Amino acid sequence: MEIPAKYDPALTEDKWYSYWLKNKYFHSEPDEREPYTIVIPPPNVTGVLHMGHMLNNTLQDVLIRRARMTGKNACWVPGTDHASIATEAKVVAKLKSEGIEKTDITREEFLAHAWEWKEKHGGIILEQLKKLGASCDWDRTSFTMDPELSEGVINTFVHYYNKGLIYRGVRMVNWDPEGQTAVSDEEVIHKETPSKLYYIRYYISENGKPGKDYIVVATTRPETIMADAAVCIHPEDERFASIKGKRVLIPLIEKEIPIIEDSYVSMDFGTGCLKITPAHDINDYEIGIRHKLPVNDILDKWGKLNEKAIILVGEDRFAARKKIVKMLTEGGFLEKEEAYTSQIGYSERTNAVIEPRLSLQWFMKMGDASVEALRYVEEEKIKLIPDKYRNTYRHWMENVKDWCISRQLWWGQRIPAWYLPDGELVVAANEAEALSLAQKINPGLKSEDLNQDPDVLDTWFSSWLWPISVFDPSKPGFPDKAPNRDLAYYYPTNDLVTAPEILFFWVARMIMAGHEFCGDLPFRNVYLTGTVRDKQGRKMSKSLGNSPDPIELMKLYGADGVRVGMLLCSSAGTDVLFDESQVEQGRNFSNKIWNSYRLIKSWNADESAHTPLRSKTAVKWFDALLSQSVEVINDHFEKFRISDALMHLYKLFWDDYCAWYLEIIKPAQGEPVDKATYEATIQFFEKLMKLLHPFMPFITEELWQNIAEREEGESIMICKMPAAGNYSSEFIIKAEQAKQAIAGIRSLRQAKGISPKEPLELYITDNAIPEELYSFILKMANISEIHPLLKKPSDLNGSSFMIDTIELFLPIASLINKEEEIAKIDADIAHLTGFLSAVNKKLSNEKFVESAPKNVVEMEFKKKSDAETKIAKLSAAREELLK
RNA sequence: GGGAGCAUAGCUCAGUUGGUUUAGAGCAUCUGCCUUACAAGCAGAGGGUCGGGGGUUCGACUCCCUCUGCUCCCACCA
Repeated sequence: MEIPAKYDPALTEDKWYSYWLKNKYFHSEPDEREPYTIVIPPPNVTGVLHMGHMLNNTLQDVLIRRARMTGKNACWVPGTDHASIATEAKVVAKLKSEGIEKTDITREEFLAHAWEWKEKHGGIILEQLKKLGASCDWDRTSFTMDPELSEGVINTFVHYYNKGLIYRGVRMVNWDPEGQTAVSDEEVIHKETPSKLYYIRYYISENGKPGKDYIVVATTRPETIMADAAVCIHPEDERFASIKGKRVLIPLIEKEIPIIEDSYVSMDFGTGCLKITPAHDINDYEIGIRHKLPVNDILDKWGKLNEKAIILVGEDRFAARKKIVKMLTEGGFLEKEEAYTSQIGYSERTNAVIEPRLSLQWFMKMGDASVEALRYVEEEKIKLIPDKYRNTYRHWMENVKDWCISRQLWWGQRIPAWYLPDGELVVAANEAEALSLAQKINPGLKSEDLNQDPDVLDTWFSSWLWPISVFDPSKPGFPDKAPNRDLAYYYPTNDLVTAPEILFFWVARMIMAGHEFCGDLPFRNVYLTGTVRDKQGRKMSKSLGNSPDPIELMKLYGADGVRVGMLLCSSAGTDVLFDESQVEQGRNFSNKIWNSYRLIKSWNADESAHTPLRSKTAVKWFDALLSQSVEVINDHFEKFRISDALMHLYKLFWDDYCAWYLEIIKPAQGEPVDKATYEATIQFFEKLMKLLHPFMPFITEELWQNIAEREEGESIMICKMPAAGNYSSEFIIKAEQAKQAIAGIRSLRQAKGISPKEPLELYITDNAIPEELYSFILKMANISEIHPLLKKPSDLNGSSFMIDTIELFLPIASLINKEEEIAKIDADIAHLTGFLSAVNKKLSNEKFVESAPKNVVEMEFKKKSDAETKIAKLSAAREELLK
């Protein structure tokens, strides 16, 4: 049957993926084998696959497939994250497009919409992962808001609350007055905005009345002066020495506030005098805490001035700004105003100017947990790859702040705190327990007297339990509970593949939760991938439109091609500059593999044909090379050098197997291949497919299935990975010399315009290459006869070149230009002489000979003698030419 | 502003406790080939002194200091 000349991934990918699913190869159950476990970093449930996911999940699939083929019980747990902020934003936008405002519907109605959205769009990304070939155990698919997982989250909250580690506190949040919600730092877009800096006089108070002296304060927000709690100067600022300890009056409202000193103020900005408004600026808030200043909040949640402002009550903050400037001018308080550009935060969703606003939030104390989490990494019980991230990790863990775990959203796990009518609160896993706790405080309370906190928990507060809860959702919150069978078997997991950006948000916190609830680390290795960027180094993003659609890419180049393209240029921790040409390279490699298969398939094995020496030697050589490669690849994997492992295989297959091995054993046109060689060739091919399978699952399965008879239910993905046998590395080096000789002859042919079809004779003036390897040279360089000689006969003319200290000589005198030849030799001699003098300089240095290790010194002596031999031979050849 | 990291061929990267023939790979480039598996191919070739400067050492791409440029994380100046 005719095999098409090009590999068509469309004909194989879906076919084999369903075959794998049907045979349940991805599914894992605990057994007596050693487990190898990866939990997927759960993508947003409503997300779509982007290039970062491609890289990340390809790496995980390579690791898991390889583990499966090395006899481990491999389990890759997939799932999705409810991603409160992102998902809620999408649902709000969708409702808005239907004319429904979130503020007009109840929490229950909103959640019904959200779940509907999740059912509709959730899991698209998981379907896309299947296209990539991801061998996840889909029976174990989890969602961070599955009922059992949510229960674990609530129990975790209760656990830490009862331990005294969760508390309520005041914090400044990014308030969006239009969206009527707090937004996270990530959702605030800072834009350079032209504004004005107003210089306002604050008169020194003399018994509560304005004196004649004043100081000038610069501010961009004059409408907040009524909330000022102090005016602040730098303690070492000489200019203000005379007014230290005095008090000033806020203009217009004549409220007396102190002058305080804090080194936060920079003396060279503005007037060196800063107004402190704890309620409306995060830095001022912190200064306020240091100096125990009162907090005076004059803005309501709409961004309008409230009655505490005394003046301009009910005005919007921007309208108030204009009006107060006018009032200050009229009152003679405004010294000057100047144009000023500042970074203003805008809400990503409503584009409203963000208002820093104080609010009550829930926090978790991080102190002790971070010490433990740091220790796992410092003691290398958990390895970060690359390890440069240890520094970053340490720095963060040593400076960790308490974790704000509440979010003013509805989509997520609702905080299990209930408020009593008198303001007291109880925390319990459910309302019934909350009521009974409440009744201990006040026996008369009924359930309708309790009000549950409206906020939900930060998404990370559920995903930090992920490696535990995917196996045993009932474990979080209960350190003393015995683990179930799955958790006992699969936990700790082995490797985690994720992005460095979430090292703290997620990785560190999983370590904390693992330590708290399982008394053990959640994973042993954390492989941190780089960011996928475009050719110009820009982050791939939707708004830039520079991210290709992975699904389209796979259609064009095949899943295997895309996987190879991504992996070839992605060592751990370094960013991937994505370019479609890389994927093209991957596709070309698939095609190369495909065509080698076509060649082998076109041969007939003949039992009666004898085995030529070159084939016998080629089998011996490639067998050795394969064993050596297995060792190299194993080493690469141990060190998580995934792209190096792939590159090694790429070259092994393309160069060594195709360009050398197959060409050497290739019979003359129409001739059969002897049986022994044919079988060895098939075996090599199968081993290569197995080695390549973790990287290129589809094409390797297709060809492995076709190269020999297979039973239904057999698959390459459950085969044993080839192991290294004994081999002679000496022989590999000798074969390398033979290959170099061939390349040298080919190069000479091209330089002299001798067709590859014209046979030549060859003289070798050294017996360093074993005779069996002559057979390679005969075939691959089209040599009719090789004359091994101890010394080049003086009556021969032609061209020579050297491989190590072996001199090779082609008697092609008629084609030789003596002057060119001499010039070439002179250049070589000059190079070698320079090299030799460097070596001699080292060797004549007594300190070197004394202090360098013996083998290094010996190596230098070998360099010296080799260089001298080469120079001697070249000089002799030069003499010959001069005759 | 605080912290971390990077700088090696045109591009993307290796270079594993400083020493294996005066730096390696892939891609790209150039030259010659439609050689009956593959032009998504075959054969061959050229190309860097390792960002600049200083230091330690018998010896530095590799260690230290410094300058320059870039990236990331955190905090963001009224």
